[in-house]
Amino acid sequence: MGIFSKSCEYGLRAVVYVADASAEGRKVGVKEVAEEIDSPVHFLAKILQNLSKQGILSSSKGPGGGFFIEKSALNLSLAKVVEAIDGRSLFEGCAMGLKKCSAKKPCPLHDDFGMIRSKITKMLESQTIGDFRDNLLKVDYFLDT
Amino acid sequence: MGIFSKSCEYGLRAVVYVADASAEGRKVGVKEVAEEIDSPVHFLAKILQNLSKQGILSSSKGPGGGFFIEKSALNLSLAKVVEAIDGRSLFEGCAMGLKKCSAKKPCPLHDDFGMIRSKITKMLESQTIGDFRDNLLKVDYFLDT
DNA sequence: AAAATAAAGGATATACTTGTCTTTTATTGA
DNA sequence: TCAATAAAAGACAAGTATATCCTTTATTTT
Ligand code: FES
Ligand code: FES
Repeated sequence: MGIFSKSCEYGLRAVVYVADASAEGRKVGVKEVAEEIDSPVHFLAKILQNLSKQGILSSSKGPGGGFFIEKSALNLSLAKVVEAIDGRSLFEGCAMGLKKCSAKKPCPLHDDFGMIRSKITKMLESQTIGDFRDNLLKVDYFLDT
Repeated sequence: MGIFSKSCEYGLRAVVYVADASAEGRKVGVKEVAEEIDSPVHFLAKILQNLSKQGILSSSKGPGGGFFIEKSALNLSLAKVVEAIDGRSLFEGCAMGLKKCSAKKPCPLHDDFGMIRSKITKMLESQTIGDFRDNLLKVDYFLDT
């Protein structure tokens, strides 16, 4: 597995896609999102429901309904998205699996890994969902394949 | 989960421990290693067997036997250990789960993540098992708790 | 009110990871 | 040769992540 779980990979891709649709004033259904980001429909549904429950995405039922993102939520960082799905282990856990990462009882990778972890954290915390979506406009990024 | 699988966390901890024992000319049994690095015995056995098969650790059966590491293997990088257990996905995979990470069809995290991935790679490739073990002598590192 | 739409929720299935247990094989030493 | 030791190998169990399906609830449109 990569650095994120599969759920989280789908979640991040979906958030960008929904944000992009919302910028055009469009609500999107699970099916459409799943097709566009190439993910299993029902599995993605759970993920989107979770993100809604956690206030990152919004949704409305019924005809014309679907998922969208509030203006205010565009200011949420990608870290919030990751945390909502994968929890905080990526930001806090020990690289070598010690129960707790600490400078008092460091594992042999602690120093090296500390820098890497802070870069990961920075990448995710310094970038908002809005920024993320804006980038789509500048360069051609891909969410499927 | 953290950046490595549980198997890999155990594997890295075990490799340091075995290397340390080997430096003292001692072969160690699975049971001892498992206790010292706080891991499930039988599960660790599989991991050590795998590392042996891949030529990273060595082993001998029978009384006085156990796991040890050849001088030459001390020059192997930590990346080799990780690769032997978790494969190359950490070094090659796309952060957002696209089938292939490439600059031609980049995901929105491609640029940021590229730097992080190369730092991870560097951390693991620039450090040999021998270096890793030597560090143990300088500072007090922990492999359990 | 009825029909259609779409998310929410729950139950279940599949796959993979992690963990345990037992048997077999090789080696050593008595 | 026999007993003891320790890794190797294989079968199995539990746990978690991933994936699918079906029913319920809320909303809109007719
Ligand atoms: S103790 Fe292992 S990364 Fe901090
Ligand atoms: S394409 Fe996603 S990290 Fe390179």
